[in-house]
Amino acid sequence: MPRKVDADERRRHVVEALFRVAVRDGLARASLRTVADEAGLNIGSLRHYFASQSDLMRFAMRAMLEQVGERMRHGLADLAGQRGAPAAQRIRTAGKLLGELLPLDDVRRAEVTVFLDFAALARTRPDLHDLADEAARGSRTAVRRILAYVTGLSPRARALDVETERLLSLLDGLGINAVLHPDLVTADDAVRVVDAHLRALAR
Amino acid sequence: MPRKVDADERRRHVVEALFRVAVRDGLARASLRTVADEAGLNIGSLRHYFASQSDLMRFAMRAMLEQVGERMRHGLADLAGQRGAPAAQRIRTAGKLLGELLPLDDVRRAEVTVFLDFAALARTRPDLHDLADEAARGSRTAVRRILAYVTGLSPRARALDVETERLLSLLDGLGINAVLHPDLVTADDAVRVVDAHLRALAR
DNA sequence: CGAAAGCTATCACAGCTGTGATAGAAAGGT
DNA sequence: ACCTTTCTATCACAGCTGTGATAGCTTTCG
Repeated sequence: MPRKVDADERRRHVVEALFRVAVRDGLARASLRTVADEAGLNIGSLRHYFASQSDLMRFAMRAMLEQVGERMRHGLADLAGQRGAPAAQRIRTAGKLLGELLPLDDVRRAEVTVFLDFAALARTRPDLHDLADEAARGSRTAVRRILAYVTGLSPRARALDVETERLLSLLDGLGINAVLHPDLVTADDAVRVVDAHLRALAR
Repeated sequence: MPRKVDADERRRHVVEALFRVAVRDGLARASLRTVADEAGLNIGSLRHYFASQSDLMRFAMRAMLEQVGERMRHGLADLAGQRGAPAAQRIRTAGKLLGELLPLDDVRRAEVTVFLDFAALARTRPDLHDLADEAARGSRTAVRRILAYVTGLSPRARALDVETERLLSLLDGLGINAVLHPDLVTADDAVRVVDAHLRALAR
């Protein structure tokens, strides 16, 4: 069975092309043809790796979610070892961790930008429902764990219900506004807002 | 100059049709043809009132922004008369007012839903930039005034900078999450979160 | 009445889209 | 060498899209 090219490598390459198109022109314009062009591939080749548009979209979104999830998991793992740290330091590490969900550099800016389009699109695309739900649940439990770390409460504490939703919505809105209105909300602004929230929470 | 039909009435009718399509299938599918069908009009008739797709889109968004803005203005006007009210009551009226930006009933749910699509679309559509900016600035000053009312500070106070961004992002994220994941965030949840934020703020 | 303006309806066209089908080229195992 | 599988490249088709042009209807004014 001949295989001169690494299929996984190719798929990654295509996903990167899709991201560039989506950031530049919007996810709606990331068609098979435009993505193939951006990747320097013929549409026939692209379709050899992705059977349909839905396949391509799902694969790309999965790749993004796993990329963010991986970073989050790494950060969360480090959390266990410093449960007794002073409040000021816990707030700092929590802020650093939550920053993974904010557009603080080009990579994360692209992630948030594409995710915004993706979330909006998934609302009316049944084939994307499961991924959108998975993302929503994943970010919720991550934020909840971070809140448990900051407050010292158990992750199962009822008191974290509204606080989780509060912080998560804050992060989502902050990221979106930073992406949509970079002149009104800079990366520094976003960090300041999260920091203020955590400090207010620690009282 | 013959005018058997009221043009403004017609335009409102078309905008309502656009909203129904956008809520149901997404703003991207609100084409001239689908909107004309939804409104029970021929595409030729529709194009007599809206010269281009951009015209239709801009008119519909303007109508929505003015609708929300009108409600906000009314609420903000009532605020001036109760500047000396007890904290608990000020929080309640502030919450009521901020609720105008949340999907707490069918009308506001439609507004937030369409606005999400609109904001995402405007990012890559130069002809919508001005409207998106106007909306962003408008909601910011409204939230800032409400915060001034709650805290007793001047609307021009530097201390309100981060608090405004914090509350506004919270509202945006909350509305979006309530629209995208109604099973995870109900209308009651949203109200509870805003209330918790305001109470934490009043300390 | 007649003319003019507002309004409705339809055709045509170019440019997209996803997808099915198919034909070659390239490469590795036997 | 040959054959099989992978991969690349095209063509064709139906279904959308916005938009220009145009013809005909309807209503109201002079």
